[in-house]
Amino acid sequence: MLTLALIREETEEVIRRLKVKNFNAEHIVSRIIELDKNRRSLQHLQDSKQAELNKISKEIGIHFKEGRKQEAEMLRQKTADLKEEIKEINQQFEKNDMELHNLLIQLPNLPHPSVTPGRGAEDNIIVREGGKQPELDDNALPHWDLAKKYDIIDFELGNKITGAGFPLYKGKGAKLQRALISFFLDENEKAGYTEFMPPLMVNQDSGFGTGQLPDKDGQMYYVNADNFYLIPTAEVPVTNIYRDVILEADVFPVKSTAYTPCFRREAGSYGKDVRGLNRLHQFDKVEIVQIQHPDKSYESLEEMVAHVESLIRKLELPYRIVKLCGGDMSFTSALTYDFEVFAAAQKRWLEVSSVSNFESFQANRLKLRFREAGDKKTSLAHTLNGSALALPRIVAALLENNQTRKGIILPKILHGYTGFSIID
RNA sequence: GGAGGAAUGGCAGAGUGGUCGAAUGCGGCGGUCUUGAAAACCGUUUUCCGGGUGACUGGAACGGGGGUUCGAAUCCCUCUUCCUCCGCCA
Repeated sequence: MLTLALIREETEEVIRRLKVKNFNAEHIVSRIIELDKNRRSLQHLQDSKQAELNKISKEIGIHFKEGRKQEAEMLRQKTADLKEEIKEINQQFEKNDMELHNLLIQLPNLPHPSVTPGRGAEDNIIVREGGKQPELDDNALPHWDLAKKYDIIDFELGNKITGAGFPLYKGKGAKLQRALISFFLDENEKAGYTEFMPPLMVNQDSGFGTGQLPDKDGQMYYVNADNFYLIPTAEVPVTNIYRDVILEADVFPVKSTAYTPCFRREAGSYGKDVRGLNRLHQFDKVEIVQIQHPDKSYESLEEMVAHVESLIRKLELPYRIVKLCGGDMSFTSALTYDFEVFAAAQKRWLEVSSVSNFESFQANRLKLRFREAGDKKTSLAHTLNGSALALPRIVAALLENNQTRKGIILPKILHGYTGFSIID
């Protein structure tokens, strides 16, 4: 959520920059400014009426205490109109405020000035590539066939137990999941992130805090009986640790990591995008989250990008880093780098991580603030997060790229975690 | 799941209808004293929304929401959370 102060003071700039995200904000913004003006004059009116009422109430109290019943009674009659007026003004105020809030949450985050305009994925900018694409035979198998051949992931059984998009990992397949999770968590911890194991369901306030609600309502699984949402990413519970919190500036950067399963309804997805592990309803991911001083959040973003890159390099996978254009960026993000690995049998780039700076957009929803040492006033902190990493597509690439006649040879770094070096 | 009790500032804890944003203690910050520190003493100490260049000033908040009242931390309803007892249970 953008702050009112920003919209009020930098109106043209806000509209201009939202255009980079292909969002025409002119109407909403001008209405917001109108409602904001309205809000302040209504509040002023309400405050002064309330002050009057408070004053009279105090006088009545004094009269009663000193036994002047008649005077008290006279004053009491005076309050009726005043109360009615306040009630009416308050209703207007609340109506005004609701409309204001509803408009405010419709505005996406401003893209960073360096973000280029564009329609979608085709306009993203490749920042750099790394690793080596393997040369596979023509009869190389996509990972879903390999999973079957080596009996490590059973999609049909997952289907039977739950439904499409809920794979059943088995034997070395299951162990590989556990190994990757441990590997990622260990690496993140070495990079200074504190490990958390958060709840997998969140309430409405948390969903709102990180921006999933209300706009991505339909993308989350919802537990009706208790009004909970299954988390689509660990970002939600981990970032919400700091909802309604005021930090002292010397704690920055706050670095957290967590492994969780992630649940996504993925309504509207279809086709070859969803084959095998490419797109799932339940998948495993290790997430990193940072809370940082506004002056340093872009340093943190670069640091996170370098860290994620190091993980992929250790897994010896061919990858590229993509800077998203305005049109491909999420609602909440100011700047996003996507990481893609090359799955050599599918001959496709698969997104395995998305590292973003949300600046104060989430913090404003979360009421996550900080105070400079010795300062009295608070300001909004910046939040960032990224996958480090999401498992399924990493597994897809590992299986496809490392297939040999003998079996699938795992990168050395994982051997200590899996206890085996080949899936055969 | 059933029965009872509770929720107040960073923490502890008073306050049961009126000048209460809230006693007191601890902690924090500033000062006096001291070569320095401790102790002692003095002062200060929540957040949000407004008005004013500013001194300053209006309003809101005692778990959340609603109600009664001229007036609510205090009374009523409701939700949430915690504690005690019982039941069930990995």
